[in-house]
Amino acid sequence: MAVTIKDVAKKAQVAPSTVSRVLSDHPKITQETKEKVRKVMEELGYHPNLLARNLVRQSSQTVGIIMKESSEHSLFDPFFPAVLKGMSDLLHDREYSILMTTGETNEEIYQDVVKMVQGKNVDGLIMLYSRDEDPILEHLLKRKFPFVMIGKPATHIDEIMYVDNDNVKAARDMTQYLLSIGHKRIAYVGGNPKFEVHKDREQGYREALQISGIQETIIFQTSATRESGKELVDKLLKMEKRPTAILTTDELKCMSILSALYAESLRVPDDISITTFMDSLISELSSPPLTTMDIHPFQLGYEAAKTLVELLENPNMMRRNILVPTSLVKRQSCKKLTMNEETL
Amino acid sequence: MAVTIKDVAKKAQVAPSTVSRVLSDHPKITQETKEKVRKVMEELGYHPNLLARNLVRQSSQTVGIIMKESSEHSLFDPFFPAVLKGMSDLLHDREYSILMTTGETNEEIYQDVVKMVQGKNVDGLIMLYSRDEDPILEHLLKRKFPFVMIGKPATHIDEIMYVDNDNVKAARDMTQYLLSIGHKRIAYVGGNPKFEVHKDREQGYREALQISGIQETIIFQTSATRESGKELVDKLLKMEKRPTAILTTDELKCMSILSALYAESLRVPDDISITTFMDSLISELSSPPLTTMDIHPFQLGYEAAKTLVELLENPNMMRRNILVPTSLVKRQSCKKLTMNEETL
DNA sequence: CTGAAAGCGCTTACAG
DNA sequence: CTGAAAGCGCTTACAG
Repeated sequence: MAVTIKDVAKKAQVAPSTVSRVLSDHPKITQETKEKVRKVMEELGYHPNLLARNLVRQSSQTVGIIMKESSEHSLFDPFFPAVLKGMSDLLHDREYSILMTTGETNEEIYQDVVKMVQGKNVDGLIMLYSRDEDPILEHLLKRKFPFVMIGKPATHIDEIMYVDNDNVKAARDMTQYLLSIGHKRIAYVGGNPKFEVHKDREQGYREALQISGIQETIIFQTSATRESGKELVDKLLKMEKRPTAILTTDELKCMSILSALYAESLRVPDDISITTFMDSLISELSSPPLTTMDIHPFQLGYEAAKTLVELLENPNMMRRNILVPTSLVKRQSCKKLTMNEETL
Repeated sequence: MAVTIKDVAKKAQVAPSTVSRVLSDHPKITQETKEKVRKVMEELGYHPNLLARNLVRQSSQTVGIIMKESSEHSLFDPFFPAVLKGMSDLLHDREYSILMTTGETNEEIYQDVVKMVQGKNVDGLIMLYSRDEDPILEHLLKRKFPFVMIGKPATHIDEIMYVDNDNVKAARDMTQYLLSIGHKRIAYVGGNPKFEVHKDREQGYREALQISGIQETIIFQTSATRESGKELVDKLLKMEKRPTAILTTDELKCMSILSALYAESLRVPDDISITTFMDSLISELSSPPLTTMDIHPFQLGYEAAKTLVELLENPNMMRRNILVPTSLVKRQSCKKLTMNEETL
């Protein structure tokens, strides 16, 4: 059996309650007593049993992380580890632990969340995504359980605290950058619009074209596999007027397209320009290095965790949402078109 | 206040102990009683408080994951999410939760572990790495705390259950593959030998050369950044007899070198062949697609979690270590040398 | 088959 | 400044 507060109390000749107070550094305990008790704790190798503490405090000092339904693709997307790192750094400082959902399907994840929430296993939650018709979201709102979302809520936007990029602006900025260097036929390659982030970026793309008076939108939706990269490039090659630039929304998709382009002997950026979102090592180490919109995933995670912890410590805090600015990182995957090329 | 077992008991007109037995589906409770109680649980929206259950059971049904000291590099290495996924799948099936260390430095991670272990916050641990002189390892061994290591223990190998690839063989196989297609000057680019995995792979490389009677080893150690890739390639270019193949040990390092090679207008595989370890989307989507040694990270995580859970459920189980086979995935980053080229 | 009681290891009003 | 006592919400021998 492990050593408990009682063992310490007995050996130090004080009451268990005193030991408990020493543990929390209660101001009214004399320095003398504290030292005596601490010495005994040291000798006995005492460590508080957190399970017991959690029960009486009705709190677990733990934050749960709700992952997105997994797919081959999302698994390797560098977004996840970067966000996780941001959350982890803040939570470590504030002495919270991290518990993760382990479910694979949406239904399993829902069950994980119910168990965490009702079982009091976590004090609050961070949702790593925002999507349409999410039973998890409904469940949390109904129970008024504290949580913060990374991404823009699809519904109940006035009741949810969230941390996000301005994805409409980010995609608009990126599109306008391509326009500014002479591109007029720009294709957009995004993800499933059931996720808000993809809806937003597609809209940003549209807005930029509209502002510039360009009618033609070229929109694709692919996954990050060798095959879909190839399919997409096949489609591009069959177009009578091929786009001169491709705006992709994640690094792996971008790699898959890059790879298919090379297979068809198209050069980047000479024959076609390409951009992406996120700025992990992938963009930096790619050949050519990728022009990308850095969404600062570390900061997204950090701010989300910070907001949640503040909410937990002060349940009446004023609601606030945080927008993490994005920044355009120009590298070598985009080429400025000459007058000649523009009109080709 | 949440609804407790007492509320259910009162409304169902049974004792709290009966409710508890219904919860665990105790065989001696009549079907009738079970149904009555379950109906009330439903009506009241009852969910067991896991904190209380954990306390009395002296177990948390939680597995802790000890991460490696973080670095920019390891953060984006696809190894981590893949291993995590494997563990997560198994742990979900067995109804265990996952708690992660959040510390950044070795010292912080050590504190995280002590807290998890002494605080009874986890029933067992999985170490995601193996390294020299690890105080965490010593601590766990001293306390006889159940854990499984991913990687080969540097010390105490007979007391530790571990799951690993045969990294010596994996690197030897890869080197021999390169030899078999005519390469004789092969450079090895690995990581810090304080980690066992890197020691093993370097040894495998040496062994293969030795077996083939090749004296000259060319060994580098770099990190996965643009700069170190460039530095490495600069060194290669300055060699009087440049290697015809490079064996790298992770995908990001490989990308960084690939990128530096292209910058120097060296073509892969025409001018130089290159291989890596791991087979994430990065290898598949790279241009050219990378010949790689698949270490099956998902399975490493899955088997580690499985071993740990079995150990927790049967503390007297026979010790066993698991070696997950590696498999060579041939893609387009290696070229067979002609007789001519071999003797160049 | 079910209930009353003790207990898991803490914390925290309430006394003094 | 410190102690005795109650209680957090469960589980589980022990009775009957």
